[in-house]
Amino acid sequence: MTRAAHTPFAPVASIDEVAGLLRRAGGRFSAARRLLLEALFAADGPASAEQIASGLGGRGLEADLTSVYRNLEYLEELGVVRHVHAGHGAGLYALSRAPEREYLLCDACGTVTSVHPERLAAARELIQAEFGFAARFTHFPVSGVCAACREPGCQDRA
Amino acid sequence: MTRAAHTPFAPVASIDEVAGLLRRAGGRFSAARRLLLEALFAADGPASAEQIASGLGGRGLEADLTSVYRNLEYLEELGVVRHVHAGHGAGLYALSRAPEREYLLCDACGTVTSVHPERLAAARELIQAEFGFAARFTHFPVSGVCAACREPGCQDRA
DNA sequence: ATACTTGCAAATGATTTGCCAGTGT
DNA sequence: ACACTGGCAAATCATTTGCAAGTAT
Repeated sequence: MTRAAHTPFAPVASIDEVAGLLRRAGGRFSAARRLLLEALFAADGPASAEQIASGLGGRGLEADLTSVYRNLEYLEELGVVRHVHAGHGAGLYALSRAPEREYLLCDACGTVTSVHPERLAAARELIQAEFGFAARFTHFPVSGVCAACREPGCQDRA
Repeated sequence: MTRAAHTPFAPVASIDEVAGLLRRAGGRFSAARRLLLEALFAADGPASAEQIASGLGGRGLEADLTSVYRNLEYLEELGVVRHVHAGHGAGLYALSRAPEREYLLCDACGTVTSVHPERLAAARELIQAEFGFAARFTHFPVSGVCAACREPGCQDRA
């Protein structure tokens, strides 16, 4: 998960598409990678390497954590995968989708909400105007407290 | 650095003030703590535990890293210290100041800019209106690319 | 056949914990 | 005196690296 920004961006719609990309890049479409991709396609959103490794709730044979990390890194280099940092916890990985999603992370309940970038455009522009700073909430989310947790008597997590 | 939010907030102006707080809380004003506080007061902004431990550039006798972490945690519980997460790297610690500062972190050069919360108020309100989400950039900064790094041929860090 | 991959053990980096000796009040 | 601290070794957590054995093309 070392690098962050300047990675190509290649949203894909199917596993076969990734298989093609992989081979064109001189890589192999191994069983471990098919499993990883099935897990990512099955997940409806960002998941940790650990969750992915343990078959993502499905009864699939789990893969080795090390390989999962290595493959996520490789797929990220190809632009097929992206990761977000969920506060303190482990990083979360998801398939690239166009447009690239941005995230809100609730400090109180730990929930990560993925949002369409247009909905943050105005805020991003305000920050750009005020600081000349191009904010992106794709890799590190907007941190704060979500609507549910602002309500009285909500002491969830963190 | 475990906990994040619901910590008291007690900005202080001098080491003696902290000494008072410490004793009133049933703690001791030890030599190690005086050193730590001198380092924090000397630093003009957020610094890592490691930097603080090694006397912060000064030729002061460095303290044990473990103790530095323990004392930073304790001072944070008292509200005297706060920490921010600087992307991938180590956490950064600073004395509490009123109003509580918010931060911008440049993905490209790693620079952490501390800003007066008013300058982010409009953006925060926009996010509140759009998502009912109360954004705070005190503990996790706004992430993106700073003005300097947007200029051509700027390949700094990360 | 060969380069790319895997799984397992061991290394990292940041931070925390256990423990016992040391010290502020 | 006694409870609170300090230092040092060892543990954690998420992630990475080294390597020898396995496999896709």
